Amino acid sequence: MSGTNGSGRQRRGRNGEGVAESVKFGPLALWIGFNLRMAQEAAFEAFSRRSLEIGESPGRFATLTLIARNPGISQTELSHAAGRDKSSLTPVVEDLVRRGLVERNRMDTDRRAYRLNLTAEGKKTLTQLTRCARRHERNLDRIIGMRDRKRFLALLKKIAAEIE
Amino acid sequence: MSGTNGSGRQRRGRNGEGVAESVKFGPLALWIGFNLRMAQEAAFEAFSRRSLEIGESPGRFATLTLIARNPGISQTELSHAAGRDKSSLTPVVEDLVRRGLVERNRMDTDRRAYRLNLTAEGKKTLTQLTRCARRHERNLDRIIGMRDRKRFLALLKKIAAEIE
DNA sequence: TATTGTTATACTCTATAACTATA
DNA sequence: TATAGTTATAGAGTATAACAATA
Repeated sequence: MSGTNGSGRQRRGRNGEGVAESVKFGPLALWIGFNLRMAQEAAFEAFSRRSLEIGESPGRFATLTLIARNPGISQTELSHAAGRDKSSLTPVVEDLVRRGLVERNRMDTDRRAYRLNLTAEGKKTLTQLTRCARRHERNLDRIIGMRDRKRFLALLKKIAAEIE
Repeated sequence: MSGTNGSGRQRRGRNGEGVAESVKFGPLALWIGFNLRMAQEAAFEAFSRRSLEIGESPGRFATLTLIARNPGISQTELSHAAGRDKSSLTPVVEDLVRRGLVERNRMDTDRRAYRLNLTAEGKKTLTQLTRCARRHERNLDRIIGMRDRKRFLALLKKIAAEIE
């Protein structure tokens, strides 16, 4: 979830085309790291726009999905899955509970922890967000092409798993 | 520059492996958008660590490179190239000037604007950062493999250029 | 009037550290 | 002592709007 913010970013200047007076990107243009970032930012922004159309922040999508797929997950487990500190999740969960999308129940076995679950409302919202995400994915699939999709996805996973 | 922040992120939970009790990622695991993000965050974090070793924030790299490659560029042009609002660049440039990496000179032709250039010190710092970036790139190249590199890079550019 | 860069302000996402209430 | 979650606080990066100087 998140990382890059969620507010309205303006269109960014890809490789010089369209940008005032053809700015030179030098070696940046050839580097995986730089282009990975540009691609991610552009994609995130596009998804962000779609989410905002249904009044949701894009960052909520991953959180809701993780709760939906792991009913009764604790906040600490959730924070590990999302790769964030538990304290970062407090306001997020609080917001979801306040808006009636997620319910929290103390565990019987460990009264310190909560079980998180989606409410009916939360499931409805997740369905809508999933629809957004699917349209977004179709768009990405179209750009990548089905011939390369599998390989491309595998490489993204490989980077996340093996970097450093 | 930036997008995702630059401070010390903890290790994120890739696809469930290593994460407490195998959290299920559901459809997320199959989606380009999600994996693009995970890959970018992991890669950025790795580069961030390398930059921090030489006492620089990772975000400065793109800024310094853009100035180096476009000597005398104005702040507004720079902000367009970086895809950020001009006001976002004020504190960045200010920091670079304060630390003696960048010099600013009023343009003769337009007394409102500044020409930005690297100082000798700035060039030295950029050289160091470039060295970090190259090591980082070699790491990414190793992960991706030279057979797929070109195609992978092309697809990243295509996403940035064509998304929505 | 329009543009360059600054200032004031605010927002999002994130982290660390200290705290509480349990365990 | 250790862990789950909260609170307090901070920081990076970004944006919008209003402004002064200049065009």
